[in-house]
Amino acid sequence: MTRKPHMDDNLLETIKARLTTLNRSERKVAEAILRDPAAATRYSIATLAREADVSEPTVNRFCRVFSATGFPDFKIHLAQSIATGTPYVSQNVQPDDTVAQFADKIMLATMANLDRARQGLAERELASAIDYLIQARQIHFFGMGGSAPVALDAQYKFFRFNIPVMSYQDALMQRMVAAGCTTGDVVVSISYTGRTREIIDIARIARENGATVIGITAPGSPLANTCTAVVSVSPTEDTDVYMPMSSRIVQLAVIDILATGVTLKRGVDFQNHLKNIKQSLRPTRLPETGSGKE
Amino acid sequence: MTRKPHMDDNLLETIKARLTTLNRSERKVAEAILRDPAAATRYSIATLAREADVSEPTVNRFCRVFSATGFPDFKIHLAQSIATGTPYVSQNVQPDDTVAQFADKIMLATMANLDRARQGLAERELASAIDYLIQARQIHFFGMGGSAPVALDAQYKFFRFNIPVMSYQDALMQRMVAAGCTTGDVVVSISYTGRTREIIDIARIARENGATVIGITAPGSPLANTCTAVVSVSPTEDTDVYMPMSSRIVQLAVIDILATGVTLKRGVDFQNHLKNIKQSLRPTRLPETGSGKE
DNA sequence: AGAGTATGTTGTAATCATACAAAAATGATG
DNA sequence: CATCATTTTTGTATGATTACAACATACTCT
Repeated sequence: MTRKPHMDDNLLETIKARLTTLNRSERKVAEAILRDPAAATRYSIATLAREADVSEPTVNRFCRVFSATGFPDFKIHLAQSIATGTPYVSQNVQPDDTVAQFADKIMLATMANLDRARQGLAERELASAIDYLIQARQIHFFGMGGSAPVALDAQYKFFRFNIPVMSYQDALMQRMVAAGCTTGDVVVSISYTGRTREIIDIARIARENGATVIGITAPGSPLANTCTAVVSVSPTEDTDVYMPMSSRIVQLAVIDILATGVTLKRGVDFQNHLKNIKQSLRPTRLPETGSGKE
Repeated sequence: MTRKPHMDDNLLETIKARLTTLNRSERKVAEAILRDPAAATRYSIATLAREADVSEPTVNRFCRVFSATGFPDFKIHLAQSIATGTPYVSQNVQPDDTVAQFADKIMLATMANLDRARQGLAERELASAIDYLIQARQIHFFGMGGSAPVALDAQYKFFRFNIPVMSYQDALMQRMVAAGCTTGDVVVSISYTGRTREIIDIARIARENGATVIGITAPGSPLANTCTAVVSVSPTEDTDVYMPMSSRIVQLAVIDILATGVTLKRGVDFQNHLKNIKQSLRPTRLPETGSGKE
C-alpha cells in the first residue's frame, strides 16, 4: 500500500531490528537510546556519548549507520519515530488497569491492528475482489461465530447498492445457499483463521456449483486455497485474552474498502441511488436539534 | 482519556491557531515554517531566520513562545507534530482514486475516527456502564439497521461471560423484549444518531418496566436522555458518501472496552471460563500448519 | 606480526543562546 | 496633535555549546 514516508522507516524499530548487526560500541549507543528513546531526543551528542559510555564520534558514526546526515538529523528522525510509533506500542491490558487505561489500550491496539492491516493489504487482491463483486448477479456473505456480525454488516452496506445481497450466520443456511449457487453468484467467506472446517466445506460446495468465492481470511490458510480470490488479512499475534476482537474491526474495514470500491466503479448513478436511500430513512427520525447527521 | 504528551499539543496546529496572536516578525517565522514544515525540521536557526527574513534571536524567541527550551527542542517537537499529524489528515475518497489510494484513505480515516473517539471517551461513563453490566441478571443488546451488526457482535462477546445475553436486530422483537423486562435486566441500546424514533420508544418501555438502559449513542441525543446511563460516542462529521461506516467501528471498539471491563472486574475465575470456551472450539478446526491462532 | 577495523582524542567550524542596544510602537500629557 | 516617557519589539555583537572531521591509538583476526 501507499506508505507515508515516515512510516516506511520506523527508526526505533529499525534500531531494534538491527541490534545484532551492530558492533560493540554501536550497540552500546543503541541500547542507551532504547533505554529511553524519548529522553534521547533531548540529549546532546556529548550526553548520549556519556550515557552509552562511548566517544562522541562513535555516536556520530552510529547515526550515519541509520542513514542520517548527522546527530541532529538522527534526533529528528528518532522524534518522528517515537511520535508515530508510541501510540502503537500497545501494551496488553493488565488486571489492575483503571478504566481509562485499558480503554486507551484497547483503542490504541485496535488502531495498531488497523495500521498493520493497512500495510499488509495487497492492492491486486482488493482490485480483483472488487471486480468480482461488481460482476455479481447476487452476493452472499458467509460469516460464522465471531465473523457473523461482519457478514451482517457487509449485507447492510452492500444492500445500498441495489444488488441482491444476503448474509448468513449459521452453517446450515450457508450450506443450503452454497448448494443452490450458480454461475454469477459471488460468495464472500469471512473467517479469521481460515481453518474452520465447516466454512471450508461450504466454500468448496459453492465453487463446485459455479460460484465465485472470495475469502476474507488469513493468507495461506486452507480457506484461502479454496477460494477464487482472497483478500489477505493476517491474523494479529496478540494472544491477549482481553482483546481478541480487533480482528473483526479489520475485517469490517476491509468490507468498507470493498464496498467503496464497488461504489466508485459503479459511478455516479449509484451515488444518487444512495442518496435516495438516505432520504427514505428520514421520516423515522426525530427532528434534529444540533448538528446531528445521517 | 489519558493522552500521550505528544498528542496534547499538536505543535503545527498550535502554530496555525495562534497565528493571529503573534507579532509581526514572529508571524513571519510562523509563516516560513508553515510554508514547508517538513523542510523546517532540517533548517538551522540561521537558515530559518533568513527564510523568514528576521534575525536569529527572533527565531529563538519564537521557539520559546511555543514552550520549547530552544530552537533544537522546537525542531524536535515540530518533527513529532508532523509525524503524528500527517496520517490523520484523512482526505476524502475521490472518484478517480486508485484502489491503493482509497483503501489507505479508508483505513486512515477509520483510525482517525477511533482516535477521536478515544479522546472523547469519558471514563466515568464507561465505569458506570461497566458497573451496570456486571450487576445484570440478563443483558439485551438492541441495534437496528447499521447498528445491528454491532449488537450481534456484542452478543458474541458477552456470551463468553456466561451471562444470559441476547441481541435483537428488529424493532418488533426489541419491543417485545422491552415489554417483558424486569428489574435486573440491562438493555444496551446502540444507535449512531440517537434519534431513531423506534429505538427511543423501546428504550422508554424498557425503563418503565424496571430495566437499566445503557445507551451507546450521541451525547445529548433524545436516546441519551432516555437512558439510565450513556456511553457518549460523538458522531463523526464526515459527510463523505463513501465512508459513513467508521461509526460502527467505533461502536464495536466501545463494546470491546465494555466487555473487557466486565471481564476484568469479574476476576480470574472467569478468565479460566474463557479458556474453556476457546478449547471447546478446537475440534472444529483443521490442524494448524503455521502460527495460526484462535 | 601486521593488515585492517574499530574506537577515542583533539581541534575547528558551525550552530545556538545570551546580553545588550537600537528601533518601533504605544500612550500619556500639555 | 506634537512631544516625550515607557514599553515592546527587533537586531547586533559576543560568548557558549555542540557537532563534526582529521588524525592517532587500540584492538582484532589471520
